[in-house]
Amino acid sequence: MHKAYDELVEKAQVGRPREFDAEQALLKAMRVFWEQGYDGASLTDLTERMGISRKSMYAAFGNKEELFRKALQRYTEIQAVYVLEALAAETAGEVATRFLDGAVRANTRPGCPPGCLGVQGALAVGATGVVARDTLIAWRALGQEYLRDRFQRAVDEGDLPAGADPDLLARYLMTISNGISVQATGGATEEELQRVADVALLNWPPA
Amino acid sequence: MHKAYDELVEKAQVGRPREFDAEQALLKAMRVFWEQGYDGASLTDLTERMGISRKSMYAAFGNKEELFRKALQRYTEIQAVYVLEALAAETAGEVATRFLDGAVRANTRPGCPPGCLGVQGALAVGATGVVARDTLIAWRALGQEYLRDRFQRAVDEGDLPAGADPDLLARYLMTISNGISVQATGGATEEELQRVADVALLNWPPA
DNA sequence: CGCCTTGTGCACCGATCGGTGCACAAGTGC
DNA sequence: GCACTTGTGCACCGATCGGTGCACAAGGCG
Repeated sequence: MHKAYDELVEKAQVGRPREFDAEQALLKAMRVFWEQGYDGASLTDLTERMGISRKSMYAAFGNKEELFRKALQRYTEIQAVYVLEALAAETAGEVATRFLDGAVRANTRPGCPPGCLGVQGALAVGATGVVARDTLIAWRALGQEYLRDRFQRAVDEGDLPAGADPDLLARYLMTISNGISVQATGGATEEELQRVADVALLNWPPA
Repeated sequence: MHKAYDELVEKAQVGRPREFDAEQALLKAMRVFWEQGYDGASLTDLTERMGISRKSMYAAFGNKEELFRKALQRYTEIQAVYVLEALAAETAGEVATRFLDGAVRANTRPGCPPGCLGVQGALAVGATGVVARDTLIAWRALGQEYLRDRFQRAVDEGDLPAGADPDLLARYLMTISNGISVQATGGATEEELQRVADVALLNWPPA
């Protein structure tokens, strides 16, 4: 699915090789950011869970913001793949269904923190977190654009009625997905959220 | 609508009277928490905006957690009154409409921070923010209970069909409200979110 | 082997965190 | 006036924040 971090950063192998698995460490960091948010995850929290020293973290990932960015990238590839999978569905209705169903499952995955890193990672933050916050705002907007473009295509192809508003449909689904994330953080179960998702799509396309 | 803070804390007037307006200071603190979240709002941020010294803040409000609790209380009374107003509507359909319309307006109020303090105030936090996070989880759950009880009453009264699920309806509306908050933080406008709210209620009651 | 480059562990940086001790100011009640 | 109670401003607390300097370890390459 994705290459290991060491392979992505292709550099000549000179000097002492690192003693830890950068990919595993990045996955650990992703979890910490997912659970505690950008501001709530201290370097001590992160490096302890990653099993490496501060110095090794900085050498391998740059700084805290870059680590967050790379963790979000992994999150996108691993936890948010359902978005791309949904977009590939045959019809707009299947796209919507798969998108919300995927959101329900991704936000209530056993063994994973509840909710979505892209939502709760940095919603309201202090001065030190504005970069992370803006990164996530752009991340969520990107997903919404993907949906909008897909629905625009559906309109063009006649899959959706000509009067359908792709922008509205995308925002509608993303709003529900965002709400599902908040609900999951509050302890809502997969079954409860699945019923919500089903209700949200009872009338599709809404018009 | 609500008494001034000084009046609530009824105590004999002995000793030097405080030089600042505790109610105004609390409203300022509410704004800071609203904008930056519990963890993101430092005591320096808070006291500077409140216009008082750290010592005065501690004397008047206890500590940061209590200040947050009291700020949330004010927020509930001032910004989230639309919930109680919606609950008082005649029919379940009007309750739902007023609830979502109120959420849209409260989350995009000009001159106020976008989004909802109860959502973005403390979603994913570090060790220092767990109390605030759990407070907000309970706060959101309480609003959802109000909706559920109101819809249960509607079922009992025949306003909603006997097969309607009050718990599901309440969670559905709260999920959309939560999503609206996230969307507002991302820059969505009142008009855009109002269309989302309208779409969410096109088919009411969903069944 | 020695040279060079890079990773690692530890101590440490200045800044900021939430919270407080203390001296003094400003009121009320006598 | 006095005693008493409480608010205020400032300096300061230990802890923690993100980030680094430095000595040394561990590999490739000649």
